[in-house]
Amino acid sequence: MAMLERHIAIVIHAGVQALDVAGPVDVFAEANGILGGSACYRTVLVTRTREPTTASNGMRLLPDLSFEEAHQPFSIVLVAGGPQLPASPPDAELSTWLRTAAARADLYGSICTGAFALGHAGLLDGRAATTHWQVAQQLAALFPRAKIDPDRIYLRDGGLITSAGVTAGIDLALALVAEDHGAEVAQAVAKRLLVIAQRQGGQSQFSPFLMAPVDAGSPLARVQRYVLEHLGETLAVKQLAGVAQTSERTLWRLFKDVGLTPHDFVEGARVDAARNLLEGSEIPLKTVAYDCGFGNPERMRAVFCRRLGLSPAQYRDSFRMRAGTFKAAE
DNA sequence: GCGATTTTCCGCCAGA
DNA sequence: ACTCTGGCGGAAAATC
Repeated sequence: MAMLERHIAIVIHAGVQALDVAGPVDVFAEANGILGGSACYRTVLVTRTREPTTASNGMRLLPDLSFEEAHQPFSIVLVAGGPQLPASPPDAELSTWLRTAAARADLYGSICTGAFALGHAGLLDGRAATTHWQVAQQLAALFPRAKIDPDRIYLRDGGLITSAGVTAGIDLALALVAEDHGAEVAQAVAKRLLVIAQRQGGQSQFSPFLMAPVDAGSPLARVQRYVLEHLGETLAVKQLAGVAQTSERTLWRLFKDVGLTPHDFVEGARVDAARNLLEGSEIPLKTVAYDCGFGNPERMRAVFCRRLGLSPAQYRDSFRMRAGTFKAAE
């Protein structure tokens, strides 16, 4: 198997959406784990001055390189999004850096509203691109020479790859892994991450690698909501069938359509919630295990090892120590 | 860490 | 005829 190295730069800025950064970083890290020696994704965070940057949720991101330092060619350059980006004026320094880096990269692109930075740099002209649906019109108005398609999770046009909101950065990264190593590897990464948008609250858009989008009133959406609101309790299939107002057999079929089993979904939701607590707090493992419905730390450990390949304690450590370390604010 | 028990998964079939 | 639903039961997995 050919060794493939991908040196990836993720551009961050004040008020960046933390998930836009953490999502792709997670995916590439998991892909490295699954592929062992046959692939090496190296991710660095790049920003203007290498000052610690505060994300929109208060999390502090520590960049690896400043624009000045990041002069080596990157194979992939991605601009992360953030709520203020659409309204921000053009940033000459960022635009210059992006044009140079994009010209030397195999691929360049954006996550969510990161597309605005590409637009200001003239990198969307004449290309097809997408962004978060809420700002798609604004993007199209601001950069009339770009062809904006708001209905896509991610969109590839030659060397340009753009993606929509929420989990889209994860989907974009999964798509890149799929291109490099095939859909099966991307599936394996996705399974391990169990990408669930609800992790950040709000939107109900699931990763297409795991689930098709679900409309809010459907039985599946009710089960989804119920599970996320009752994570600390036992969630038996029988009980979930009651919530969905269908039989267990039908509930099972509904999940199957979407590539999961009920138990898979519940377990994934528990792991996801636990990951959030492990990443963002110093809450003891015992409490995390209890709050997320694992009942005891031993069971949580077993599930973590099976799904993520590391224990909760290791997960917490690796998250702290990852390149471009994320540290909880406060 | 192992055997017993419970729960989940899913093919098969029947009724709406 | 075709699709959707739900019960049954046994293999497999999870849990105790």
